[in-house]
Amino acid sequence: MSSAGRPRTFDRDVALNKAMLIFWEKGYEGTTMTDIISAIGTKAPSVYAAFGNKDKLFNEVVNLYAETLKAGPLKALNDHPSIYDAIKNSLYSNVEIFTSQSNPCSCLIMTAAINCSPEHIEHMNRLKNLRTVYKRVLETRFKQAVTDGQLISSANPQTLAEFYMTFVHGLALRAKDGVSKSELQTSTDYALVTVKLMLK
Amino acid sequence: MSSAGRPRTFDRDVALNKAMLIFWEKGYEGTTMTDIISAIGTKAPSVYAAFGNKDKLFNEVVNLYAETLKAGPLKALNDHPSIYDAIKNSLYSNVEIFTSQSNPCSCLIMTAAINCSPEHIEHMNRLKNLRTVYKRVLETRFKQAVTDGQLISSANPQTLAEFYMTFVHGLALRAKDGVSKSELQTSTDYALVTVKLMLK
DNA sequence: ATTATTTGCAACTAAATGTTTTAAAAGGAA
DNA sequence: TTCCTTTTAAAACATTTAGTTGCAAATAAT
Repeated sequence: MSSAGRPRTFDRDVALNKAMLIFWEKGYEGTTMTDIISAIGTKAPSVYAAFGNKDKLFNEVVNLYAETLKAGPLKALNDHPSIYDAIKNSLYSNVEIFTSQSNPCSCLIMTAAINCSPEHIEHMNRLKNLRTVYKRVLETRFKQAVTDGQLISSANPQTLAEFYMTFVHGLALRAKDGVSKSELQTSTDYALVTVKLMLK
Repeated sequence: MSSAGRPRTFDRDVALNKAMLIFWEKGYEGTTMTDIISAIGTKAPSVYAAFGNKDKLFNEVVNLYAETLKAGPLKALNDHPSIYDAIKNSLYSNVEIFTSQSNPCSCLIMTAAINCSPEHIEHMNRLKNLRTVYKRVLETRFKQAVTDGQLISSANPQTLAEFYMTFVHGLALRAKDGVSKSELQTSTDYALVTVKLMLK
């Protein structure tokens, strides 16, 4: 699109990543453009020229974050033929992300827009939709396991998906409270009992 | 303290309750004093005279909310001699509160100050402390059950407490997403499997 | 070198928010 | 009644926020 003209002094992808980390930690409304601008190390008009406005920037950030989940917990779900391994690895992958040293201890999609004023409800809805997508993926995976004959026929994919959704949401909040990786893993092992009991 | 002078036109306790419901739904920073003032139906100086400022009002609200938990989930923990009944009733009590028609669908202590700007970190810390208190109560109850000989001796009160903390946090977020009472109860039944397996 | 284009910066705008001021109104006590 | 205290209402204040403007500086293509 732009070849001529003065080149910008910051890298757009690097800047987007910095913005993501701030939104991840402080949420949509907890983050100010001043936070982001000073993290990028430039001035307001440059950021607005590169990303439009706060809303659009957040949307880009959410897309970027979603890739993290796709490459981790969601991929894990379908990478293991055994339903138990799939769920276990997916949950452990969430724990890895939520407690990684290289990013804030929580889940952006679950915690970045919990208490939004009415004027930003669009973001709450967007994140809620992504959570629903996650639940659908879980549900589909459980259905598959029933079809595969890995789970007892009375196993209910919908309620199992909802149970693990609840658990993962809990992991996100506990991680935000500073609970350690090993503690979250232990809790995860307890949660895995539920699916284990439904294995054939 | 005050007997002479013009009497105020609103009831302080009723006003505090209205403020609680708003903070409960929108969180500390998501709530504006304008929200609260118009809900009470008076003008700013009256509210400031009655409650001091936003911080002090929120602190009072948190105290009031904490009574809700003490009378429900925390009381349930110690009202049942059987550990299974105690945990089950406590979790169900949480579900009742989180999905009640007469208040917002969530837990104020878990969701009202998740993404606070640095200047309001005191509230994050206060709520975090209350969450820690909740965990201690759970832990103590599990210890008691081990002492009572209700749980196998290898049962670990700390990690069990942390597991159910995680699950309750998840319930709060799922309730906020609009998940129904019966769905949360079904998830709760799954979560109860963990303690059930540790019964003697 | 010139030109078209885009960036970067300082300062500014406009709206919202928590809080206070000012003065009028309302009741209890003397 | 007369005083004294307190509440109320309207308006103003200080600060913070997202976003903009105008201009100078920097670069690629001509």
